Amino acid sequence: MLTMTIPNFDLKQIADSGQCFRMTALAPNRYQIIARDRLLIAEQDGDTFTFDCSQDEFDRFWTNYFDLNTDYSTYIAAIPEDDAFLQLAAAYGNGIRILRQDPWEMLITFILSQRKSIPAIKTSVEALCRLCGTPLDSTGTRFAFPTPEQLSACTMQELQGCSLGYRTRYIFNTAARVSAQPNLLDSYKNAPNALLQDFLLSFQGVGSKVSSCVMLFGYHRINAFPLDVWMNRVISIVYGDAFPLELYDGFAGVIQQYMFYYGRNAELLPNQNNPINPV
DNA sequence: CGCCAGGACACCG
DNA sequence: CGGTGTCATGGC
Repeated sequence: MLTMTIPNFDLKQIADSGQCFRMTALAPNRYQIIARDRLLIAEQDGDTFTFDCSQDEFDRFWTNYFDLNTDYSTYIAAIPEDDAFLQLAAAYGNGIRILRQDPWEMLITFILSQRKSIPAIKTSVEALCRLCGTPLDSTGTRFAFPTPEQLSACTMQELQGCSLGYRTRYIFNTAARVSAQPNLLDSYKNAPNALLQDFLLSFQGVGSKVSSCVMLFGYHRINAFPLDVWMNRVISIVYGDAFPLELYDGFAGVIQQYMFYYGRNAELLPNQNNPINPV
């Protein structure tokens, strides 16, 4: 068991930010997190956290995974004072960090995410993990995300059983291609953004939005700026289809997360200051 | 029950 | 380039 204090870090905000789909609440302020072949239980009380792993395990893996060496307050401070919406959004989601997730998992996950709700995405991802992922414990309930080899060994019928719908062939073909070239995705780790984007767009079922998500969440290109229905809604209603993206060059993806999280979650609250949903 | 979802794609003009 | 119809299916 490990206890520490961390600024700009909130488990619920990250779990509900739509960037990861394998972070589940076991109780309020208590989360199960599965990343690669690791399982972590984390508890939060304000800015104090407890993790069920050793300091060494945390330092070697989770510090980087949670991007804890980055100061997110500087991103928030860069938001103009006269942008009332982003000021609210950043305050509301000031515990969001861009997780450093696995490119392969992000590629498959965001291909299957298209035209699905977040709860439905989670259901499909868990079904894939249960179908062919490596068990993480003896309970038979927790599985790692399938490797390219494991996923490529599945039939179209098995994949279809995970509610992939018309995306089944996209997943099937991507698994076949990546498993045939084990170093393919890693070989783009240091590639320029434009080259990486072109590469991702070469997969069937990957367009501008999915490629942006894979770049942001899988390759940690924090200048990527995914535009989905929620983002388009915010930009249309709040900014009149003219968002000043140039103000956030180099970290637009962080700003994107504040906009998405606030736009998607805060409008459910009775917040009279919410420009998206004025009461 | 009807509607929508962290879209991509083919096709059109 | 920009606009339109189509693609399956779970959640709510």
